[in-house]
Amino acid sequence: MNPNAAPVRKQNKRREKEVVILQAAEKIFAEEGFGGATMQLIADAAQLPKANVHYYFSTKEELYRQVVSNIFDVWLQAAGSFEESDGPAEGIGAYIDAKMEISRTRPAGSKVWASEVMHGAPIIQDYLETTLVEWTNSRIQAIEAWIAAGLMDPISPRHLLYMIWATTQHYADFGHQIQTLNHNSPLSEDEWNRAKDSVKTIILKGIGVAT
Amino acid sequence: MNPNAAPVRKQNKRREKEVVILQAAEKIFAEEGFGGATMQLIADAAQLPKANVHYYFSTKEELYRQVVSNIFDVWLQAAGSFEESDGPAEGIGAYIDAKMEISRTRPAGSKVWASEVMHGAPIIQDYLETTLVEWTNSRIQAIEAWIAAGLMDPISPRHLLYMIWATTQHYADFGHQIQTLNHNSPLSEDEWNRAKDSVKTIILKGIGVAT
DNA sequence: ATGCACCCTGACCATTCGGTCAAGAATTTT
DNA sequence: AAAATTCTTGACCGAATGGTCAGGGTGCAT
Repeated sequence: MNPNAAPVRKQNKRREKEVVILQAAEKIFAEEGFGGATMQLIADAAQLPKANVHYYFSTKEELYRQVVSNIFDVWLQAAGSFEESDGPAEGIGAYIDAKMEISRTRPAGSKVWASEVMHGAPIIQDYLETTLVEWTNSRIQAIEAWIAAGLMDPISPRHLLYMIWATTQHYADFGHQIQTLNHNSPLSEDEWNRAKDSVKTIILKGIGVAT
Repeated sequence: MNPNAAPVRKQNKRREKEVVILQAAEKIFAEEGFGGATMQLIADAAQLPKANVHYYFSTKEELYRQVVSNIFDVWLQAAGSFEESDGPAEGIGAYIDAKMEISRTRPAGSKVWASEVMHGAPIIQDYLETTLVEWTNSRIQAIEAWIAAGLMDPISPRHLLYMIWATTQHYADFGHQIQTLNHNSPLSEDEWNRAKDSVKTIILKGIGVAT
């Protein structure tokens, strides 16, 4: 009996190994691109034989699909604080903070996402057309409400969102360039805070929100 | 005699063919990434046999290097209007316009550049460390002078530049995502102007420049 | 203890890729 | 005109890649 429930220990072990492979794959896909990444490189990064990786993820595309899907979830959840906030100062400020934090902690994921979209989103086009469109329209409505309430300037909510996405993700996707321009050293804790403050200050003032 | 001067007709023909290959390569590298692009795809796009492409560019890396180098030049020249302007309203406004125009007319080039930097700039790292560092420091000085003259807020010039780069290039690099969010159709002339205006309005107001 | 389902991996395969080459065509120089 | 240089291209090659598979190992239920 109980034919459906697999042993708990085994299930955990399987999941743990999948996570190890997914993390290695995210790193390699970010560094090499989809075409440049090889299953051997991913297997080496995960410290497993290549055939073992293929046991958990049958094809390179299947593995890539799951990496991209994971990042998309993180991306969407970054705006949890958006709607439930009182006004633009708190809502947009927190959203910028959240997205900057993702750039700092998950730069590889951000690069994989950027690469996927840059190449025409061959894998996650359906998500863009459904989830992302809904998500965006919902945020645009929130911003329009703030504008109608006189809490901020009547700017284009859509282009404001693009600016926030672009600027925050730039710190991950172009992290190498930023590091080169920072005496070849990664941003320190203070420098990250300076970046966050700069982005928030300019954008919030730019849309007429007092801080 | 005249052993050094090659025939003009032949030289022109060679240059023309190189340009055809470079344009095809820029498109394919943008669509497929360096690893995903194949010499056969590039040759097909240029409507030439693969061996003929190898006659003009001995290796894939050499071809890629020239594509990236071309884009870097465009990138730098976009700021010609920066220093010779009277103040931030004109200088930064014109710079944003120029960069938005590049995103509109050379999206493939922008993507190749983004891809190169995202993967650690393996080919043009030396340019980043020399030309780009000098270029950036020079612009930072100009902005600091404007701040000292009280023409704009005392924001971080460095992060302002990052924001301009990120936002303007976003319209090329993430053009597919923007198109998906625009009812699956490319931005019209009016929509491009709306985008330009939005970016300039928010950034210029954000740094305390009256327009 | 024994059967069973899941896990592991070295060896292997077909395909594709970047790059070469030789032989001929076209164009310029003498 | 004929020699010399440059251009063109089909055929080919070694290396690398994604994916397969057989055979053995491991841990759980009965």
